[in-house]
Amino acid sequence: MPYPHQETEHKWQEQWANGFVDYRAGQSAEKEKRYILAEFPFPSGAGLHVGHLRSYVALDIIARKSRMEGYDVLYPMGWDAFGLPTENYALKHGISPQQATKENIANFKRQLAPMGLSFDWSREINTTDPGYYRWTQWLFLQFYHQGLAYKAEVPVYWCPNSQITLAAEEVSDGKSIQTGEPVEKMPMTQWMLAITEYADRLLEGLDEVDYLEEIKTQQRNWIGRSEGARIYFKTEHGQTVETFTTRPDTIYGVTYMVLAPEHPAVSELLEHASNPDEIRSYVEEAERQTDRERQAKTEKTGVHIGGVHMIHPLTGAYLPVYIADYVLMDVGTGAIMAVPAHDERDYEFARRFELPMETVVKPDQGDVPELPYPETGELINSGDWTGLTSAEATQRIIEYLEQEYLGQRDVNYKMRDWVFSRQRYWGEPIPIVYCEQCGEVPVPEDQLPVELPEVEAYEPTETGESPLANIDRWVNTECPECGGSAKRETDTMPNWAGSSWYYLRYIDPQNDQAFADYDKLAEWLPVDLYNGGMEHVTLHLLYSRFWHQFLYDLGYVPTREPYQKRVSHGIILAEGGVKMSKSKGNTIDPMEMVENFGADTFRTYEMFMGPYDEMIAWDMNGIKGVYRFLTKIWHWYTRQTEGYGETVSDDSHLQYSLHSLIKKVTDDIEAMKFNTAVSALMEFTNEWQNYQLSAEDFGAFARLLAPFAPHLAEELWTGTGAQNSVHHAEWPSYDPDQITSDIVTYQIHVNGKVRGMLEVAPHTDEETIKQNAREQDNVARHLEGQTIKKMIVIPQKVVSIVTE
RNA sequence: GCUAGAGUGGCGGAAUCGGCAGACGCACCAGACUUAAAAUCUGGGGGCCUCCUUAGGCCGUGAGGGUUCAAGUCCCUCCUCUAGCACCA
Repeated sequence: MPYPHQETEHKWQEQWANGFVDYRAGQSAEKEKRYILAEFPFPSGAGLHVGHLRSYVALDIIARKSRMEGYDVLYPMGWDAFGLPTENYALKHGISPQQATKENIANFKRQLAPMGLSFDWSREINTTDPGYYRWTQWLFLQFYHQGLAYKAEVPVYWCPNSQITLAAEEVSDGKSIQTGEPVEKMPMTQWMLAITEYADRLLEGLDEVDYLEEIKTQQRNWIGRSEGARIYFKTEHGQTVETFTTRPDTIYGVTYMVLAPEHPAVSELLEHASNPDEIRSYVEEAERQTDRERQAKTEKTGVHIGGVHMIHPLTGAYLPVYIADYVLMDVGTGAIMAVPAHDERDYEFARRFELPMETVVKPDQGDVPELPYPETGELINSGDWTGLTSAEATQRIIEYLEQEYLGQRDVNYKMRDWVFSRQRYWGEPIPIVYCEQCGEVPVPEDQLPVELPEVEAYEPTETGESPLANIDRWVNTECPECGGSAKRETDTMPNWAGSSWYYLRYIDPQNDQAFADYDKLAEWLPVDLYNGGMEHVTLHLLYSRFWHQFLYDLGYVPTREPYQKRVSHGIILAEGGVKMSKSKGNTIDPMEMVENFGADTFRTYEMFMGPYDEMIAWDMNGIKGVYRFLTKIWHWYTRQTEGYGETVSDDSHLQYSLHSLIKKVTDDIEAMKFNTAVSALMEFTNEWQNYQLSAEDFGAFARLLAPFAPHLAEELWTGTGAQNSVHHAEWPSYDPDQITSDIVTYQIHVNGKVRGMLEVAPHTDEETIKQNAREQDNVARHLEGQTIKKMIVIPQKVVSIVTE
């Protein structure tokens, strides 16, 4: 007989809704706080999928256990609802984005409801709610007032298909991450946020938080800090070009110079060039090509600037100058000093253009290396610096350059400022107006929010302008300063804006005086545990750390970092290990699983299927196995209440099992090793399901089960006599005395192989152990005819015998 | 190419410190129940060998070498996979 999951779960869902449980945070001043946060979902038209639930269930388990342990737990949920996909979904279905969002959220909530998740719904937030985005706009104004939000003409990624600009982070391999459509680079005037100002802070902050190592590494790589020097090179005509290098120690190896085709100095140099037409045609050709096409080239290309030289700042040598597209304008200064002997790219170019090479670094030990040799070592052929190590020479050469005004110490970052404008409708309007008299004017804080107008048409325009530009009654406004006629900024914010600070709003969601009250923030921050997708590590996670650090500098938040610990769940694949997708028809519908097996089975299976942070394939037989497990518990419970079942003859053995289980489940949940916690619960069930346990012992088991299978555990707990909810019960604690055994088992090795086991009392002396070990039947047989060379006793563990 | 992580039965995986490899679950096999099937229950469940068979032996954690009384775990070389970055000066 399978267990009646539907009946049980419906019953408890109803009781809980009627107030049998209360998961609201902040109801106790004296309890210690714990803030547990799952990334809020984007409420897509596709509805909830099994991957969302893997993380919500995992954190729900931690939240439930924490509450039972006496913490005041904040475990909230909300909606990250702005963004392109909703707009596209709405266009397709002929409804407004507002309507689409409303419907999708209702659908998500309906699907979340039966899952037994202990969210504090009284703090629900929605980024598209004017009461919320009022504060997103307010935060933007703080950046603006500090000079960190600015307008600039920058090369941006333009997606012609969706007609939207994208940030560098949203583009991969020449395609939009979100839609997979090809993008082009073009210059546009955009709002920018100066995240590069915080590059070092974002790096340093990583040392004080507990993120998965790979997350820290990814953020560090993304920020891409490299130290080196900016070195000035002059032409014989007196023009200066700055280069950046991480290897000042190789400066004596410079044999030519290269500028990016887009370098502003190119036109100037052209005046002195003997071959201007050739240069112009190369530059034009390069500008026509996309980044991808340039990178796809198998051979390096370039053009020599005839008749122009640059003078080596230390040797005075005349260096030929080239323009080549392997030098990129947006890296460093867009110009390099080429050291073909010690750089692979320069080497390749020099080979092709038959340029000289000068070897100036050799390995610490050994001779002049085969070229190119990009490692560091000892300097040779480098004037006064010959003989120094690369590290020493780097420092001394930079000092010399600074002293002679030939260059300076410099740091370069891979990270760029954040392109913050989007030319679409469904986003927060940027709160700026343009006045004919006063110019650019920020909207005063008391006039926020600048609400999105409700409109009929919100399709993107072909000009690249925001659809808001067509709405005259909204665009035309009056200047907050002079009252004259003015026009609103029609760009909206990217969907990363609302999610950059939402964890702050959960702490004080109703506040209409501030984004959140400082004292409340001080109570809850930082977020103790934050879970979200790996794909957000260089986007959302970095952006939101940046906003938080900025707010910390202004004194609006009490901690330097927003999130103390960040973890990530592995994605769930379809059966057979392939990606789940609608088009392949291999998706797993969580609602169907709940219908057939119950939420408790679904939850427990998602935790049991494998290590939490690893990618794993769904297995229909696996979920059936978990259903069998819960069925076993149900039958055990039935026997328990009806009073039949074997009597426990050895209570100390039961106590040993139970207390070991308490320890195991407690430790494993804390370490997020849910799969082994479930297997421990299974082992205990297998061993004791036929026995009649005391209400106390059975109740302890029910409480350990409660975070995983909240409905069934509630039935077990209340059905065996408790009056309150299991979810308000106290988490069981284990007694260390119960899990220390009064027998110690030694393995006996002979020449490295296990030949027997020996059970002795804990404090047996070594001689007795050795004696007993040798006398074991199987051990004695292996020792027959051998001379014992040595015998090692490792306390509590091993007796190791080695023969001649 | 660089950076980080991983490689264990037919499958998902387990194994704080180096100390009985394969917990738990699935697939599968046998038995019970059934007219039969499903469901359920009981037993088996890495490979090979041996009548020491409620036992014993050999092999076995991607490949090869090393350290150690003892290696899935530590060290070296190599291979493969996953993720991120990638002409980053």
